[in-house]
Amino acid sequence: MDSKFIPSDHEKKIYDFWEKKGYFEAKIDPKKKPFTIILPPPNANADLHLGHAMYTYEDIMIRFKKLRGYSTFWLSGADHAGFETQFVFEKHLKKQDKSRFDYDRETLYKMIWDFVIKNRGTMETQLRALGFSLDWSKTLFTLDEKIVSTVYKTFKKLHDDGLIYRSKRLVNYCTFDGTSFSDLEVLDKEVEVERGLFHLEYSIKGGGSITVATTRPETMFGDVALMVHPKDKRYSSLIGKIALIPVINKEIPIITDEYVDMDFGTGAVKVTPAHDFNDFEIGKKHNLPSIQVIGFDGKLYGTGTKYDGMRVAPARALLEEDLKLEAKKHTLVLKTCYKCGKTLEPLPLAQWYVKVKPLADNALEALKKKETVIVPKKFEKHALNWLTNFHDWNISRQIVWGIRIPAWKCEDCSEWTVTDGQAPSSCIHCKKSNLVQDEDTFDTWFSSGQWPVATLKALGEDYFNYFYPTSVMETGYDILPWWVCRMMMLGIYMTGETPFNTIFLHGLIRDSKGAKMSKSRGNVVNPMIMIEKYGADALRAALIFGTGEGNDISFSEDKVRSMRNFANKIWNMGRFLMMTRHSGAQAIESQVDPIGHSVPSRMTIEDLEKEFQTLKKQVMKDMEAYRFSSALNSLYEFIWHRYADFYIEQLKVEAQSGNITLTKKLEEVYLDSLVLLHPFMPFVTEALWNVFNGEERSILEEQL
RNA sequence: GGUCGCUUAGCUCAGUUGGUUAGAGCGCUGCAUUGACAUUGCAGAGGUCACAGGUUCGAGUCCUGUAGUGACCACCA
Repeated sequence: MDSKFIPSDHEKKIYDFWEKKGYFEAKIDPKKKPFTIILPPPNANADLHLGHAMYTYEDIMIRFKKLRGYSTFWLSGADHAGFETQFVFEKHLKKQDKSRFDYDRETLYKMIWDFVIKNRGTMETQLRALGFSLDWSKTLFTLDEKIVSTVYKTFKKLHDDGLIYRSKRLVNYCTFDGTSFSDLEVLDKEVEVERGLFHLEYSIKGGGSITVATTRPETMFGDVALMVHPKDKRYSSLIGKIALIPVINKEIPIITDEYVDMDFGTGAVKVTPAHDFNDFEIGKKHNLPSIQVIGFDGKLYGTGTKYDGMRVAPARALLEEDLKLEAKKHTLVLKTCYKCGKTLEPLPLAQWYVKVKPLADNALEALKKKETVIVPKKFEKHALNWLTNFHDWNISRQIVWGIRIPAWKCEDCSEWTVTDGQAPSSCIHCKKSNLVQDEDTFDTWFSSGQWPVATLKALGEDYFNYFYPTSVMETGYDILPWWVCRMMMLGIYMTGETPFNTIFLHGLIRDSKGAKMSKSRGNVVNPMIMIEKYGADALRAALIFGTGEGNDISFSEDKVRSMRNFANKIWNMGRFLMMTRHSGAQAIESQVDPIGHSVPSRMTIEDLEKEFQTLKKQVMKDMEAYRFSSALNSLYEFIWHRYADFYIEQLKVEAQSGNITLTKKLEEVYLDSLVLLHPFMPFVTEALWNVFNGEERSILEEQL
């Protein structure tokens, strides 16, 4: 044995051995209880980041349950990550001076497909490097035929049940990336704009004028009314009169609504239903038309002025100059694209929506009935809050990288025909066959929201029946609304049963000072570098040790180093025991009498055994209650500070002098501790298991 | 404006249902080195558990309030 544990000498070899032996392959075994976790599928073409290493929690649970005799299944997969991936690919195209508009839909799709396949392997290699006991024999991809087929069927079923509708309303649209987003994908950026709030003067037909405050004078071409508070005395004489839009002199009415805040700006507001969410609602309420003057390319059109063809920002600047607008400093919250960071434009667009309420109500009921339990408990309130406040869900995306929506529009009667994937031969409304498929694809979360059901179904009904509902859904709390809640809603809708019995949420990783990790801060840590330097066990243990479940984690290399030291300590304890075997044997040969030492040592070794039993009880209790940090802490404390520092020091001389019974018992407790520790630090424990029990044996065959 | 958190040793954090002298890792101080391990061992310093009230035989833990701090949601003409 080396005097140091060198992870790289063991990790790859051990993992290959595990895989070769098929330890991670799920088996349907009616004699055993199933324990299932579905890995949140990482983006197929991206490298792993430290956040992914948090799935260590899942590996801990799977390995623990395997040792407890369950038939475990940790299902691996990869996500096509629709918009994310297309965005990366478009950047890649841009480097070659190309854009997505240079290719037709099919070519572009094929190109992205090849791009993803080419990059896919790295992510899987990295998950292996972390030691994850995933079943690679059943890996699925979100665009696999069987998955897609399930997604189609769900869409069709939702549509037939009246839970899907098509509606033209305002969406958050990125005119640079050319797609809309759901509410959840929009970033709010608070900015203070030096010249943010403009005073815009509208003349009144028949004399006089009224000044409104607006941040967006360029949308005035789409104005359909001006609006004041009904109780605002300043304007009472103007109510019902006609105002004229500057430049184009178009006539619009002055109306009243209590929505107006008399104290803000001038107390008078312009109403532009096509380009503002609130105005859209006001427009509906007052039966006003909606006039779109900004296109999906972010340029003005249809105003009949020189501003046509200009992008929004320059048009605003030019208007400010032309009309000599008075402007004030103003703080506003801009809705920006979470990818490119540019300002989103509210634009009217027809999209498919999911009627969320009935689905959310079922999920709420499952939570209330404890069919699904959330750990830590504090997140239950979050989930309840989300599920009661979800808006209807826009699932249309204007990108090609994804599952194309199986809906065809009739060129003759303009009605839609929805199928479960097959192109219909004729319109179900007018029976004519002039049909065109919707260009849009599904929001990635619409398909990944069906992941637990779709994957197990894809493996076959027998797998589904045995492993569904899954045992634990483990993921970061940040995607509770995006993903977890939606899996519950869709999973229950598809099967009548909640997709998982427990939701376990982990915190986000921050740097050693508690700041968010981001590329721009330059504090991002690559998990693979940590593994190279300290070993996978050290990284895994560092993420669990001394952290409250569900709390954010301050990551520091110091902690990884100290866990590396722990792995090394355990290794050297094993080395000591092996050496003791030999020195003990030699002592007997040289006829040193071991019996003289046996009485006091037997007392101490029994204390150790007793202490271990207490520890084991505690650890088992913690593991079942999802207190992994506490379990690891107890193990660390026992192994290092009790077993090594205290008992070995006490019994050292005697063991070496040839007390075989003592040596054996020391080994037993040691090996039992390794089994308990194995879920946390699989490599070093397995390496030691091989030292004591032979290369062909695995700690994974033990029972707890 | 709403919701959920957080405030414990120099730093980063644990502390399960309230129960003896409040813990860990790192850091710090002193000592120890051919003996399993210096990626080590032994000894030690360091905390009025944010503050103020309350409940209790007993509060870091429960309740109320105050201050600071963070995340998310909504609104913002």
